[in-house]
Amino acid sequence: MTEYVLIRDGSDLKKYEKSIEAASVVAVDTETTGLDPHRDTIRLIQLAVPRMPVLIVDCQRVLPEGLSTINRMLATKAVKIFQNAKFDLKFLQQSGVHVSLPLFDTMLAAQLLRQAGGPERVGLDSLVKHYLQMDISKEEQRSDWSRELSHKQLQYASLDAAVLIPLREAMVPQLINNGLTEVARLEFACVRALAQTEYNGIHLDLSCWMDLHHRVAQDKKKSLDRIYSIVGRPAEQQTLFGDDVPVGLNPDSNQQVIEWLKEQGIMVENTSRHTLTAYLDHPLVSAVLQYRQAAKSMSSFLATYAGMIHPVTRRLHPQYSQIGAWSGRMSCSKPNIQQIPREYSFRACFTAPAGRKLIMADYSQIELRVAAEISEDQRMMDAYRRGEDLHRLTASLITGIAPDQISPSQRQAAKAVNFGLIYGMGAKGLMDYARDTYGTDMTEEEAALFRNRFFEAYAGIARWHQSLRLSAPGQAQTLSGRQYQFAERAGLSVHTNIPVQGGAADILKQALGNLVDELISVDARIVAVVHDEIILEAAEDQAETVSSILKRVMEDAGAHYLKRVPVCADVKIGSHWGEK
DNA sequence: TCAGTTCGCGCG
DNA sequence: AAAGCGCGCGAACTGA
Repeated sequence: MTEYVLIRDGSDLKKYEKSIEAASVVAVDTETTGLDPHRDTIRLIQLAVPRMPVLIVDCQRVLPEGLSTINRMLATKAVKIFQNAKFDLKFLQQSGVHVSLPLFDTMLAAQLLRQAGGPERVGLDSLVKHYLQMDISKEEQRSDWSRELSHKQLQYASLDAAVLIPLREAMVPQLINNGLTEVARLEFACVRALAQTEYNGIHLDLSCWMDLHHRVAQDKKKSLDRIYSIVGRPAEQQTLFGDDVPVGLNPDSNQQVIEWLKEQGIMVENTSRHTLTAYLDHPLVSAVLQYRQAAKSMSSFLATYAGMIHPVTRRLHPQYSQIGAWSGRMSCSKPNIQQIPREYSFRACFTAPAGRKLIMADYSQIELRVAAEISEDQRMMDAYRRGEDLHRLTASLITGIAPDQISPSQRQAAKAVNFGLIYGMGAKGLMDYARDTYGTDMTEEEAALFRNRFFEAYAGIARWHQSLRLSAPGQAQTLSGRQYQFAERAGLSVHTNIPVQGGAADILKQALGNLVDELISVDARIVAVVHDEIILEAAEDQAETVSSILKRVMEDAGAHYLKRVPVCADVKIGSHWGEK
């Protein structure tokens, strides 16, 4: 059984300060009364170092008196080990505890190893079972940490911290063997930024949001009326609440929509926007598409966000999953702030509170720059080095028109060509993609022609695709060594997407990791991260300073990974997200 | 009745 | 053989 010492006051804690500070690794775990750092409180902090009993700090008794001691203990050069550091860091932040780098997160390490063929499950129990052949699963699923502490609880608490030390020792050789030490460093350095971002949340102007809600609700009603005027009025049924709801006819049912279209002489197998766009002239089709857009806006965004505003902070607190995607990108949920419509009316509702400003920065064409770097395509690298507009250049190369004669719509088409063909799209795919994403129409012949000219112009990209097909089947990696294994017969797009999308993610994470320490001396905090974009909220009078810090940190992170191509971040200061 | 799956669509 | 990729989420649908 793990030995522990229960620390009950600040002077008690001080006795152990030297031995913690002398250690080269410190495992940290916390026990909290719940999962919400703005409503629940931290009860215990467990600190484990090799060959010593685990220190269990009773926060109710030791804080705030012992805060400075704990902060000194966690500001050392020792590796601080956590399982799911993001969670603990949010509670530590709430208590005023700061943790310095370096940091090791066993869960993130397990997620990296999983992509390289390691075990699926990344919970502490599973990891300990797999890497240490020990069973530490507890009888009761979750202890109640708001009541009196029992000996048994304290034993579990100390074990959860103590086990992290041998667990890390078992995982490190795995990371080394798989070439994952660099990407692990990257992920570990970035987790503090995510903890802060979740803790900070983002401000949503509710009255602005509800106004929009009202307008879209009317749009939805109008398009629904147009649908009913064509397919017939539904019978109405009184609910318990006295309002009438239509029964029988439901435009949310694709099966019904297919039937209605059949009656109008339109035969389709599905009702996706892609399919229906071909019949836009028909009033039913346009009504259905309009209804869809309004209904999507309502159900996914407008109707649900008000309920997610935190009662204490009055802000939204989206959750980030640091290794959310195969490629190493992050994902986001509850709500997913990464999928807010680009429309001004939506984004303008995300505001800075009075006296503060939003600092919004995004990378310029980061995926294309990563593609240029790793393919070493000479023409692309040259274009970026000279600061040329790559979309314009591509438009010129595939049409033969001089760059300064390229029209906006030609440039738009070239954008689709650039993004699509980098990932190995075929002619048909390119045609559909250009129409769906950029509203650019081209025939399949034109698409095939563009495709051929693209690969003639960018021979480096063609060679890169060729080499991906031949070397390392079933395997891909990014600039940081992040890797992913897949079926050997997987398509070219998997090979290209992982390094390009993942490389861009590496760069963003590098920036986030460096940002935390850069922002310590200013009044600024991270409020959102959207793939290639970082949004900060800063005191109004520091906005300029903060924006130059953000730009520098992002561009330096780019330069860290891209040696042959410059990286550029565009920064804007505004009072809301719509101003970007 | 309810968990799991599919479709469709918002973002980068 | 051909294929852009990566997510989360709501509503409908499916199956037991």
